[in-house]
Amino acid sequence: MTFTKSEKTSEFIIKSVAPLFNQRGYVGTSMSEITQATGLTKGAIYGNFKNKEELAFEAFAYNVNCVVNLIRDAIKDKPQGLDQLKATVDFYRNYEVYLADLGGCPILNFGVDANHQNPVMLKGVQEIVIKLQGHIVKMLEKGIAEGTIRTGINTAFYAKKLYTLIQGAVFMAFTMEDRNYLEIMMDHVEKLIDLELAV
Amino acid sequence: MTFTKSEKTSEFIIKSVAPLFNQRGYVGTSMSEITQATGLTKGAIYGNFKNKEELAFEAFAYNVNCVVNLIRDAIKDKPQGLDQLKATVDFYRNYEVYLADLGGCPILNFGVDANHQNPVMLKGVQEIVIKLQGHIVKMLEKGIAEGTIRTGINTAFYAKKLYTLIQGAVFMAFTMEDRNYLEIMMDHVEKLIDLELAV
DNA sequence: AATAGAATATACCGATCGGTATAATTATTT
DNA sequence: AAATAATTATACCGATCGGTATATTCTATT
Repeated sequence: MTFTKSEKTSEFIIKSVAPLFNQRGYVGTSMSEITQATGLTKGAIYGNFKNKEELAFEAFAYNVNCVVNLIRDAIKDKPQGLDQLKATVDFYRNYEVYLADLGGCPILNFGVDANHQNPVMLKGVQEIVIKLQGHIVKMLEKGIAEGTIRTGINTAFYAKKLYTLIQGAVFMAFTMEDRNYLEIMMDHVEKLIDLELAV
Repeated sequence: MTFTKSEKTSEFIIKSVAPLFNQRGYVGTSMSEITQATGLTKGAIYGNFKNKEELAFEAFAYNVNCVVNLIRDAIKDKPQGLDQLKATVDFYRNYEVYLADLGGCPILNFGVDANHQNPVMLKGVQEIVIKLQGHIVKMLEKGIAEGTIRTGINTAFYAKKLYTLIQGAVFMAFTMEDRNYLEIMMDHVEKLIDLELAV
């Protein structure tokens, strides 16, 4: 086998605790909850991870990876940049359904949780956001190259804008427990794409 | 005097711990931190508040009240509904400056902190959001009555939309530590007002 | 100034926190 | 199968958690 026992156990632990950290935050997630969620003991946990903080970091990375994979899956059949962008936006219409078992959006949850608390974790969240905005930039550039998106637009500017529109909807939908916010804002974003970005 | 000693002490405690709960969250704020921040002992704290949860509730209310007062102050010289709306939007351009000592946006922080953790607190946040969106509705209706805002628009719909646009910018600005998100989005909102709402 | 009542400080409670040393167990190698 | 290494379980550590009972101090009324 290509995976050692330890590697498999580590992955199992991460997968088990990822929703915990996402929902309850760093201080809100205790080691006893972690042992309970995994069915393992402290010995097993600390045998595979240095401490609680490393566990939280890995949990965040796992959660983000889930989101990225979902988006990748949503755009996999779209060869064109513009269609990829639209598919991404459309994906967020059901964001709360996709992330129900994870317990919400990790960027939102870890971002707010880390702010004023854990600068290193906050930097980690910021890096992920930069990366996700980079994905939007790439889609825009792809669309420009394909002639479906206007030339001369500020791609970094629109990536920031689009991502902020989306995350605002995500926050509101989860906080208000009302998916209508996602619908409203994704309609808004699609209109923006058609009016300002599409050729 | 119109205020009892107890009332003044309670207010002092709330004012002192409001930034703590806002920044560190509920579980992240300990009673020892509270005694330290106030310079009082547990006896004084528990003599004025039932428990930590009541303290957190009052802290949230206090923080929200600060935000509401700031907005009220920002629009106090604007008699017209449309101008009030624009002044509100403009206020958010410097939101991070205004809320620096509070430690960020209470709706954002308490909303995320309470989600999946404290349903009662979450309901409290939701009620505040409803109320704030109600303020936007009133401004819109005022503008309509004054003939500066289009008739026939769905005020509740636009209140949701505008509030989501704003909160998205707030989340991004605080998480990314980049006030440019506020500028970008408030520009966006102003354009939306001019194009879709103003007569 | 004496006294009653309100407000605060002190000292403590059991429970739980994150973390660790070591023993027991399970896998792997010889 | 025996020996060795890797992994997990158990038992425990000091520190801190939210909360409380009681003693002390302060404030106001008489």
